[in-house]
This record gives sequence, structure tokens and C-alpha cells, in this order.
Amino acid sequence: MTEMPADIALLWGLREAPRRGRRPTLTAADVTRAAIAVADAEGLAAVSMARVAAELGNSTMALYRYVKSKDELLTLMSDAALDDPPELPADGDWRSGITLLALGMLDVLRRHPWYVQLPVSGPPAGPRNLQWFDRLLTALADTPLDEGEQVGVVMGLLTFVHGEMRLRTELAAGYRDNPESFGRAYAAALRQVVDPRSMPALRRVVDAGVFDLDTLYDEPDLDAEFKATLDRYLDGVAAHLERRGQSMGGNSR
Amino acid sequence: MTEMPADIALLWGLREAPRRGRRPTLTAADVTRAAIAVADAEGLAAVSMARVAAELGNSTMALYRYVKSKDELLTLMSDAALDDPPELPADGDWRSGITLLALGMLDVLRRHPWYVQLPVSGPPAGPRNLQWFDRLLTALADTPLDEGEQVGVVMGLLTFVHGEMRLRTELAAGYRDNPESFGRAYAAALRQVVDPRSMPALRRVVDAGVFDLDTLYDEPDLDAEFKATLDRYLDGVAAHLERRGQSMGGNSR
DNA sequence: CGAAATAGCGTAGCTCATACGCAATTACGG
DNA sequence: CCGTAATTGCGTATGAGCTACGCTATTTCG
Repeated sequence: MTEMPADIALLWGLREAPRRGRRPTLTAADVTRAAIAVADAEGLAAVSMARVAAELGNSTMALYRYVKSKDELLTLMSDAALDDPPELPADGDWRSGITLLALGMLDVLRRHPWYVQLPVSGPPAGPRNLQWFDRLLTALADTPLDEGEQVGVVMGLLTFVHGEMRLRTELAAGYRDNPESFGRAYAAALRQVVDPRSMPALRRVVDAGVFDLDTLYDEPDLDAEFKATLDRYLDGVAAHLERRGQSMGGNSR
Repeated sequence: MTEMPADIALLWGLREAPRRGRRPTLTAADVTRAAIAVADAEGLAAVSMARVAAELGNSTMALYRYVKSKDELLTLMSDAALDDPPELPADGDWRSGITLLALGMLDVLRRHPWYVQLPVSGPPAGPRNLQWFDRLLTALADTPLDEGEQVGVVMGLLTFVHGEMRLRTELAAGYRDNPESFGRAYAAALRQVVDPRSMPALRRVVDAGVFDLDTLYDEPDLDAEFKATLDRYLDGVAAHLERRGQSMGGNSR
């Protein structure tokens, strides 16, 4: 029997309960929940061991009985913050399934904007993460893609969704800190600084008024943008499928 | 005359030189350069004001004469780390131009892996960033996309490239810290934990051996993956172009 | 009922960012 | 040529953060 890495075991809640000694008043799940609550309310930067402990009415150091380090806590948060993925309809095609899941993921990330700021410590290993992974693979199961390609498409999709959300989150934060540097003020600054000679294409876009919005961070606008970029990516996947469809069963790697 | 935000002015090196008083021994550019050198050599986490000051043979607090805060230093780094974008060939179509630029950006990010960990404080404002922006827009100038759509495509592309590189960088860091949890060991752990009943698609992929590599972080492999995902995205853009306008699908400039 | 195991937590050490104030240096006005 | 104003260099100090260590309190097993 192979040994399992300690962090993965913790993620799955696989530790034997202690039989002797003082009873724990908390669990790793409690700590994780409290940390998520803090992050939701005040951002990831507010998540300090002291802050989380205060939330639980415990002292800072007590948390270290449940969590090896702050990094480990972040890993736990990265799994616990996810909901169950949406169920795929039995009769859907791959594209509607992937779209459903991508929008569902966007929804999760909107409720936990700090998620995309978490450092990625490794490939997905927690139960919720793997469930999403499985569901995404299920949506692609009937395509002519081989297993390796399916994983590639899923990773590309996740990269895209995370990147999109990260950009959005950080722009929103920048907007909060510094509203003047957005929207029209930004466009005005660009006009002062962009030389039409050396950057003609950018100058043309600026002059066309693309940046003359009251704010660049506009929620429904960005949603439409997200959907459009997602569709472009999926168009590409579709084209790849079509090319692939002729010669089924090819196995790379 | 509109005023320009202070940080943008600094990015462009627009501050009047002081006429009286002790001569500065450094410039903001010197500080930025030293910070980049530290980040390249030891990662972004090693970039502390004290560390950068030591690199320059100055005291920590001296740096604050050139840089308002550490955040401002990071903003300066986000512009100074970029090279000039590659020149577009006069006879290329949009797709080869975009591909050239995307690979060029990948190259920059490979030499400065910390880049994608920088917090994004706002839309691009520095000279180098805008130059890349301009070049990307230039590559799309002859397509039937309107200005807003061009910006959308460019943003989507940047999101994708950054996200890809971020994933890669963080996995590499995780691999350094914790090599056992990658590759075959990861696959073995998955086999223990993934229930074929509740996650059949993932189980199938695991059993197919997709994760049975000596390491999941394999440079040429990830390059191919990047290129494949990029092509998928560009296929999508191409499909969008076709829908959008007739002809012009790949003309010279 | 002791011994062993385990939780709670106070203390303290280390690293950071950075506010503040003073001394050193330089240019300009007279 | 000197005084004054401006500006840099930097020591000190504050406060926040992570976490190693070790002591004490609590609980269970033999």
C-alpha cells in the first residue's frame, strides 16, 4: 500500500481521531470555514492566523493544532470554498455542458473573489476540486478527444476562467483604492502619453473612445466579455474536434 | 490641461529634477532594476525593501525617496521587466502576428516568472506595456473587428498567456518544495482517493495513465500544451472573424 | 490512581513595511 | 562669500505577521 501525502489526507478528512488527551474544541474544517468567512467579508489579505483565531474565540497558536501552517490553511480553503458542480443534463452536447460548468465556476468565483489570489501549490487534489474536474471531463467524454487532450482542454478552460476572474478582481480592487485612475481619467491620461507616431494602433483605439467609459469596471459589461471570450475558446475547441473527428482513436503521449 | 495621475507620471519618468539640495545617488529606475534582479534570482518573495536596498549598498529607508511605497515599486517593475515587443513582418496575416507576439510574451514571462504574481493595480499604463498593447492591436488592425472587439481579443489573449504562465510557475514552485506530490506519486494518490462510482470520468483518465509521468512539470510538454491552447483560442477568433465580415480573412498590412 | 497523550496558549524571535525626525549636503539669493 | 531653503541619507521605532517552543490543563487508558 502506497503512502498518501499528508496534505491530501487532510484535504479528505482522513486522520484517525485521537483516543487519549484533552478533547479538541475545533476541527480543521471549523478553522477553514472561519478563514473563508473572513476572506469573503474582508479579502484574502485580512486572513491572518490571529484574525481567524479571534473569529473562533481561540488564541492564535491554538490553530496550529489543526493546521500545520498558514499555507496548509490556504490549501484547505481552496477546496472548501467550492460548491458542488452543477449536474449535467442527460441530453446535452459537450458545448452546453462545458458552458454550464464554466458559468457555474464563474459564479463560485464571484462569491469568493479571493479564490484566484490563492497560490497554487500543486495539481488539484481535494474532493471538491476533483469533482469539478470529473464533471468537466464528463462533459467531454463523448467527443473524439483522447484522455490527454481532454485534460488539456479542461486545464485551458480553468486557466481562462481563473485568469479572467483574477483580472476582474484586481481591477475592482484597484478601482476601490484609486477611482480616479479609471474610466475617463484613464483615457485622458492615455491621450497625453500615447504618441500617435510610435503607437498608432493604440492611439486610434483611444481616439475611438473605447476607454471613455465612466468606469472600466462594469459588471454586466465584463460578463458579456467573459461569455464572448469563452465562446471564442470553445469555437476553437470545436474546430479542433472537427479536425480530430475524421481520425478517431489517435493516441498521443 | 488635465492633471496626470502621479504613478503614471513616474512610470514615464516625468518628474522635474530637483534644483536645490543634496544630489540623489540613485534613480527610481536604479531601484527598479535592482528589484528585478532580486526577483529574477530569488523570486518575488525575496523582494523586500531591505533586500533591494542592500543590493544597492543603501539603507532601507533611502529607497523611499525614489519610490512612494513597495506597491509603487511593483508597478514600476511591471513595466520595466518587459522587453520591446518583436517587430511584425510587413507581409504577415493577423494570426501569425498574434502568434509571434504571444510567443514573445511567453518568452518574457519565462525569463521573469515572478511577473504573473504581481498584483494588477490597474489597466496598463506604462510605456512598455502600452507598446505591447499597441503592437497587439496593430496585428488585428486589418481584421473586420471594430475597436472595442479588438481590445476584447487582446485582453482575452493576455489573460490566457498570463494564466498559463501563472499555472506553470506555481506548479514549478510547488514541485521544488514538494517533489513527491507530483507525477507518479500524485497519480498513485489519485487512484486511492478517486471513487470510480462518483467520479467515473476522472477515474477513466487516471487509469489511462495521463498522470503517470515522472513529473507533471515538463518544460517542452507544457510548451506544446501552450501552443495547442493558443491555437484553439485563435481558431475561435478566426471563426468569429468569418462570421463578422466577408473576405479579408488573412490579408497583408 | 498514576502515566501518557493531547489541547490551549503565553512568550518570544524573526521578518516586513513604513512613519518620523534629524543630520548632511547642495544650490541659490543677496 | 554666507545664510537659508530644499532635499537626500538614514537611524530609530512601531506595529503587524508567522511560527518555534515549552508549560499547563485536561482527558483517557491500563
